[in-house]
Amino acid sequence: MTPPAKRPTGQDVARAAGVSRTLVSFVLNDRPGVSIPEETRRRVLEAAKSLNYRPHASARSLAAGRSDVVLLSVPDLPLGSGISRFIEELAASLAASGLTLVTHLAGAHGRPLPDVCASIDASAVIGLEPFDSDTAEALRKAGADVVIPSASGDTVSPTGLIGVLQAEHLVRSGHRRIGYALPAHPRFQTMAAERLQGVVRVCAETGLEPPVVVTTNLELQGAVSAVTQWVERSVTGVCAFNDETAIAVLAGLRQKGLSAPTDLAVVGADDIPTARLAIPPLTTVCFDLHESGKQRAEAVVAGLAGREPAHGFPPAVPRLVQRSSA
Amino acid sequence: MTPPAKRPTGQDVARAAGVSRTLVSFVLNDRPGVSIPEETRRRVLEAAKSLNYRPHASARSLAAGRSDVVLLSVPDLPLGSGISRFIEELAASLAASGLTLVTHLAGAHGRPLPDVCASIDASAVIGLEPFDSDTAEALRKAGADVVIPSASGDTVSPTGLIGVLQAEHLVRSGHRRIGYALPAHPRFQTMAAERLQGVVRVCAETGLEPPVVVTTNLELQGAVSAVTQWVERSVTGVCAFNDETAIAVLAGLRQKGLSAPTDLAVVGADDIPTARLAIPPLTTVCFDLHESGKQRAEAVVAGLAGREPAHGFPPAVPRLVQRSSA
DNA sequence: GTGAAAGCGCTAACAT
DNA sequence: ATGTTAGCGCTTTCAC
Repeated sequence: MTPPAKRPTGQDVARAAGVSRTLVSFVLNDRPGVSIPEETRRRVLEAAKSLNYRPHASARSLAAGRSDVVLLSVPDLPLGSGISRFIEELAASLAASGLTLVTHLAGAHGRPLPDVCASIDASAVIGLEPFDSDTAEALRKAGADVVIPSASGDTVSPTGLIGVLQAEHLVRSGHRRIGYALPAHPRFQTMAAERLQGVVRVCAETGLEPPVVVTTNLELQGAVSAVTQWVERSVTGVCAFNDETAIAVLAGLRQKGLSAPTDLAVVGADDIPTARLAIPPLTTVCFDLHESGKQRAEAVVAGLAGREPAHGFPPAVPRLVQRSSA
Repeated sequence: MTPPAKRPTGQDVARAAGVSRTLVSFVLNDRPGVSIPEETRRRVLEAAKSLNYRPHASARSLAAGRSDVVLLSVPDLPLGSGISRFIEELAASLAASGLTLVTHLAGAHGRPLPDVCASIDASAVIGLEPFDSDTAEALRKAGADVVIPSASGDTVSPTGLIGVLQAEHLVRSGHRRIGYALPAHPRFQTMAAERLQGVVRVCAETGLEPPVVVTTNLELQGAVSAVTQWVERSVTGVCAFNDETAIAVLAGLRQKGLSAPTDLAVVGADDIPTARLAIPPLTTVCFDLHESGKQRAEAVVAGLAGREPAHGFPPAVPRLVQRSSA
């Protein structure tokens, strides 16, 4: 049984390098405004790596009054492939500024975001879309110095914009009777309601009747029955909550011997990898997130530095990926 | 400009409750072995919540010598839907023990896992599959008290088992010439190599020639050309890296006027939601992760408590979901 | 049962 | 330019 093998401390490094504890701190943090003899500097660096020294994060943040942890809150799946790239870019940009990104899947059973934020002592929290002011407030109280994006006063949320684009495309293509495919899984209800809202809005503004909403699961039978309902009610174009749901609708159509976009046009959302492989290739709407990773990171860094950049980056805006299903 | 509004400290609570700082700590931590007058206890709790007190995580871990943060490392997407449930369960179980779960997407550009571990001062790190001993070692040095799963001496990794099951199914169905569909995206190379390894192994053990490996992207053209190659080399069954790749192969088949499983049987992996909606419905192999969330959580709690449970839970084992594509 | 006091490892004023 | 000193907020012996 070897003794717990304590981790080396800054003190150990100082001792090994024959300098004071402070010097170690200065050297390791590249403290601006102090010039340290190259020789000394080298010795410290060497000692540090030979001891495999790692500053103790908790001690560091306690003393500095701020951690270098950034928390990203992502909604409970499914993560479109775009999100992946977004996270990668975000993590990289943040890392370049010495910040560490970790993510929290906002599952139903998980602890509330502010709790997590406090538990890991995050100094910034990033969300995919604006936090409402209550949440933002709670996060601040939980210790987050910067919360992004903070609530915007827009009538339609970025999420709702998805529905708007879907519906607009259908309307533009001449459809006058719109359907909406709601997913059966309870996990998606909140987000689905928001996307649907965008569709409802477009219908209203265009003078169309509200969309014919039908709930469908990811099984062939469910999809078939959904399609049947739309057809009976003379719907000619449907917006699906997401690509998976859209693919189910496509499968239902096919099963009934019908086909898109002739018998029923369908537009999905998220542009998952298999969307283009659907039969026919799925028209979809999605966010171009990978561009905004860097922007968000910069906003965080700026915010942490005191410069208020809360509105430094343009809001995420979805775009249409037109293929042959609609 | 309101003053920074410092967060209330334990001292503040003590003052408000008219007790000593120590008491606050005892009450809030339910310190075992000390009985505190109900009255005092109540006052402390009340003061705490009225001040909206949250213990400072960093200070806490510094003093306690251990944080309550658990880091989950997940490979860089795509997260099958099973992973989602797994994470949820894991987070919930951990939370029940006062532990907080955050996840790290092991993207190419992100910082190495040990760095992240050290930066957030995690006291445990969980992976979906065993860490090799070097990584485990690095994680320990980075401050992780428990690392799960730690390397097992198995010849075939759980990931490799995916390939094994795919190949075994094909062989069992009478196929003698196996193909393998490798994804084009560089991000998947490592994992793909491991899965492929399982297939290679089965072929060897069964006395078959090694699988005909073809790389394909998620575009129709790429898939068509891949299918062409397999057919030319008289492959009758192919294992795809994952369901997305498999769906591409299915699309390629269809485009060439062929169909599964008659002309070519294909089996995917991960059981993504749309697998069953593929044409024909995709046979696939996947892990039943949702069962092991609790197990893993328990192992962590036990490990943190000193009881060595490193081998407390059964290794993850994949299972076959048979549908009509193979 | 309660409170005083000593650090945990680090950063940042301050003094030299 | 370098070293000394005082905490950051909390846990935890140890006296009372």
